[in-house]
Amino acid sequence: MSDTLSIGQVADASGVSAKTIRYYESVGLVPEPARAPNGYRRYAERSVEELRFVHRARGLGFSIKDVASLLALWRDDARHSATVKDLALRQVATVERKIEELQSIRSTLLELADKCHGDHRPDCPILDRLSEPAED
Amino acid sequence: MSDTLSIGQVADASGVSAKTIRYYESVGLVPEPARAPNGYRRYAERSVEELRFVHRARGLGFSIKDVASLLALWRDDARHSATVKDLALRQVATVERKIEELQSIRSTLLELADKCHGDHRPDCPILDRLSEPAED
DNA sequence: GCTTGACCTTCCAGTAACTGGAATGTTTAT
DNA sequence: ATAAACATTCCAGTTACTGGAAGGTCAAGC
Repeated sequence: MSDTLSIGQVADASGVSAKTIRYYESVGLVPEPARAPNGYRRYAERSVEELRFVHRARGLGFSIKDVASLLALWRDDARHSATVKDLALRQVATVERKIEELQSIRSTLLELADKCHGDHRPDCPILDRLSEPAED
Repeated sequence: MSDTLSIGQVADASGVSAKTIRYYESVGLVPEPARAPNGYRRYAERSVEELRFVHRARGLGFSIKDVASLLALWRDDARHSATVKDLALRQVATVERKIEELQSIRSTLLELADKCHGDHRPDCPILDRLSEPAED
């Protein structure tokens, strides 16, 4: 009816749950909205876009702090695209580091599992390897 | 000089910090050790191996709960190596899922960054994409 | 007018796996 | 005697939410 939306409507439209919207508000990621006379939060259409933005960015693994930076850039008409690109590439580097670590873990696990009979017998190179004296 | 070790000695020998050893004790991952008259924890040599085991397993991404299972198997002479192998392969599957997710994030980020000029101008496809209307 | 259900509100607690720090006690060495 | 280097417990903070309790509000149906 009016040009304002309830938290539930914003949640549905943005993909961010009402619970999480309140959380984002509590940590200062999104501004406190106006309140209706009954105390209910009232949002402008703009908030939907904002929260959708936050949702996407979180989905790409950006931390809340990073999202706050991105959001500030998004709002800033005088931003430099270089700043945004830099943030994105840093995130790529972070993600790549995690991927490499996981790949190393994966191959170690596969190596160990390969050597394990995997039957009723108790002897197991996996357990043996985990308790070997340190080599570091 | 006795056959028992202080928490600091166990920490150094196992690679797990004293702080973390106390934490593991508090969550029941490792048993409560005996105490010296002064209240200090006293560990047997065996504890070093145990904590080294925990350290390695954690390093391979196993959760504390999984490590508890592995530790129980390690202690159990009647274990079946199949049980251990199964845990390891499940962990591989978990790790692979994470890797795939991160790779997808990575390629999206690279795609977006590639389209961004990265200069002084404000227009930026990264930000545009993050706020686009939903397609889900 | 009353009830039912779907909203909304706040606040507290829990998740995973630690880590940091405060306040205090003990041991060892100089 | 005193200082460094240990040890103890307990509380709080981290990350990003999620669940639940206790209660207020609102619209619809009877």
